[in-house]
Amino acid sequence: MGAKERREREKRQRKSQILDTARALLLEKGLNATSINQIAKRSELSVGAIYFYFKDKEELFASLQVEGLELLHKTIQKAINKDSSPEEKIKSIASAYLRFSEKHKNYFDIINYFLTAPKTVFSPELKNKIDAHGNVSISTLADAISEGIDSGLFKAVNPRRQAIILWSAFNGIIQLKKLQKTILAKDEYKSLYIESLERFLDGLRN
Amino acid sequence: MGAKERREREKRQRKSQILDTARALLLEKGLNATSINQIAKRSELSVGAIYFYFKDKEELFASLQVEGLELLHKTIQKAINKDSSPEEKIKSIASAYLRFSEKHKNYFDIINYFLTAPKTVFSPELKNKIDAHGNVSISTLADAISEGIDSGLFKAVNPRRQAIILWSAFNGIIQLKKLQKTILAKDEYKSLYIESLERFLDGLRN
Amino acid sequence: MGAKERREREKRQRKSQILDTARALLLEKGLNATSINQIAKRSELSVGAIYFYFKDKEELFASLQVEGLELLHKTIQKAINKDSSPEEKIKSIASAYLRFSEKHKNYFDIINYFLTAPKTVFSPELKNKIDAHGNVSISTLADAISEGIDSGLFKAVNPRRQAIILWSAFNGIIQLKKLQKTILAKDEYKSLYIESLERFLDGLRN
Amino acid sequence: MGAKERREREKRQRKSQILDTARALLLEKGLNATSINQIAKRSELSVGAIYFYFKDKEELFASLQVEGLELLHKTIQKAINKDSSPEEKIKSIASAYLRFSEKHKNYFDIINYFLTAPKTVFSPELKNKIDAHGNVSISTLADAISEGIDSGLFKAVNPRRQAIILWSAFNGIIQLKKLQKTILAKDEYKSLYIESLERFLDGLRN
DNA sequence: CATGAATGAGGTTTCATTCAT
DNA sequence: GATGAATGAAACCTCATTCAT
Repeated sequence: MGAKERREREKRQRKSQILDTARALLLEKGLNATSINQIAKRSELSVGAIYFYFKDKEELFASLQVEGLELLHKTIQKAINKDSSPEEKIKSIASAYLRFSEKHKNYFDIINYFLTAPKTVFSPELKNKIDAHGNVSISTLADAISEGIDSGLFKAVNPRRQAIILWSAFNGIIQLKKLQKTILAKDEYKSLYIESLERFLDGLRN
Repeated sequence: MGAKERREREKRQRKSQILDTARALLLEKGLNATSINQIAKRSELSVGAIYFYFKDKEELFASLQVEGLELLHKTIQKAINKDSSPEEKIKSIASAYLRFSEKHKNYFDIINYFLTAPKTVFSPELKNKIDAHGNVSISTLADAISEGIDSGLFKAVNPRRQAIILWSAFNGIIQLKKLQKTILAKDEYKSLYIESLERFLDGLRN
Repeated sequence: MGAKERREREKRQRKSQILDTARALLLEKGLNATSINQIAKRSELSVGAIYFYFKDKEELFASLQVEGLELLHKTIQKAINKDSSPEEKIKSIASAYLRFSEKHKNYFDIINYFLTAPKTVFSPELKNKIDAHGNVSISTLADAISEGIDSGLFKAVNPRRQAIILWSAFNGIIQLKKLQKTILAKDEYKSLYIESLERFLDGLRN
Repeated sequence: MGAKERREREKRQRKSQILDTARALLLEKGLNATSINQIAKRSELSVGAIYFYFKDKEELFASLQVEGLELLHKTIQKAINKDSSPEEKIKSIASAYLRFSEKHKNYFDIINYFLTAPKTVFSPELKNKIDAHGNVSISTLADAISEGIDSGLFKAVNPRRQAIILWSAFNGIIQLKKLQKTILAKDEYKSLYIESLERFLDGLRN
């Protein structure tokens, strides 16, 4: 007894081990430059083992996405103080998101990497699942906005739509990070991020 | 006589022909899935011919970028009515940008594809050149905002920063297009785009 | 049981098989004209298989070098009769070297091919290793000369330097083989080789 | 009048120009890595022009050989003082050859590059011509040895054979240059060259 | 004479995936 | 469960050579 559980645990560990290596390589070299052989070598597993745990390359990388989205959701959930004002909640979410993009750069980049790919790299089925996952975080933001409207603080706009707009604006700004040293000064994107939120809230208030 | 000129013209045409094919394939399949062999086959040229016109894959794709950025700049320039109000100018630019993203989807996607790639695909030198090109369109937007501030219409904010913020917001929204049919309804992103601009202007006004 | 060992053995065999083919092709066509594709085709393996056994072309050809130098060393070692006189030892080594150049023409040519290439084809690291290997055979010759000096037979010269000089002279002559049928008569280089040794010993004796 | 001559001169210049570039590239990169396109680009001529002056790549590189052998012959001829002793003549030739290998490293390397190639890169016809050219320098050395024999200074050996033996020894030593920094100290090959000649003359004297 | 655009085979290397052990 | 040898297509790029202008 317990042997079965040990095996289960080992199996989960192996999978983690593969995902860890894949994540690292993906960020180092990009999707196409990351090969199964490389993952095998670096994770000190055999190629066959990887194909045992993941049907194919696609499934492996999709797992990374889901992982990332889950972590994002948790991070945001943790950042919200239930008793604070709607504006404070929105600011908390915003700052949690920015921090996530820095602290978990790997995951953030992976999420965006797949989100902004011109072609659906994944099967539709998989993509739905992933998008649904992303939806969760949007809802959290929408709830805060909704609260602000109900309390008369914000204009009577559609909360979900505002959430999406704000979220998109955030993403737009964070992507500016890549323009550092060319168009933008170092870390200018962060102050732009904050100012962007200000402008949005200015526009939202009654 | 004129033989030389005809040759010149033919050369330009060939180059266009290659770029056309590359552009199409790039959008169909993405950067890494687009091979020189494919471009050669579809453009009915030999592989060698392509390498005669472009030093390597990178240079070919960079040409597409620059092409796109130039077209974008022209499109925006044309959209502005010099005599209209600052708000109208901003709206014109915004709607020109949205239209550009639809009408010249190929170019728009390519611009964004490279802009948001996690790894610098191009040489730093090349990247600088490209970013500088992009800078031009930002300036046009900044000018309109500046005008609004001068005329007392807008708050006394930094025009260039606002331009970047707005531009980023636009990009953020346009990327939502990919979420159509999963999270978003069809063309919902367009109305979000418009609302996003409204919210921004709301926040900017005195 | 023994399955592992059999696998090991098969792996070694495959590697030999590739080296055999490469060796043959290299001698037939020269380094640059020998392609991995050709080696794959003739050894009835896939291209990928060759890259499984050898990191790249360089490593493959370096293996041939090392192989050859090892065989050369062994051949010379075997040729020496410990009880014979220094002159006899030198003659034995000389004749062993000439025989090696004929019997193991493939290896000999490969050794010389890389030794006399105008550009360092190999990485410095690799080249060091190879040169060190070559050093061993020189030492054997130097020992014999040293013995002759100690016994008062030879002038008090530097043994290692004489060894190198003699060895170089041998190589110089053996290369003449290529001039057969143009400048030289058939096998004239062999008698030149012997005479060359005579002249050298004449000059070395007290 | 004179137009014809001017054209002739221009033609020769063009040919030189091509050969200069080819020679430089050959030594930089080796035979196979030197392409006609590269030569064209660097010599600021068209590919077609090169094919006008040389039938193909082979003929181009053969010209370099012949060039080099002619220069070698002239250099040696100049080095000999008709009134000096046979030994002095031999030493003059030897030192001229060593100097040639340094001063005209390009030519020397090219001569050796083709001489020691495992396969006949050239057509037999071409190879004959080249070898004959090389023969001339050997004869000069043989004459000096012959003189020494006639004057009772040297043993009654075959002069031509001794010339070849000595020449080969020289080549053997000069090739050691490549082993500098691995097996040999810097410029050790030069002192070996001199000692090699000493040893040979020791063996030749009565 | 000279140009340079075009060819297309062939170079090295990497890859996802399979399957016998 | 796990291994890793093997496949072969496909990636990018270069080459000697030709030929219409």
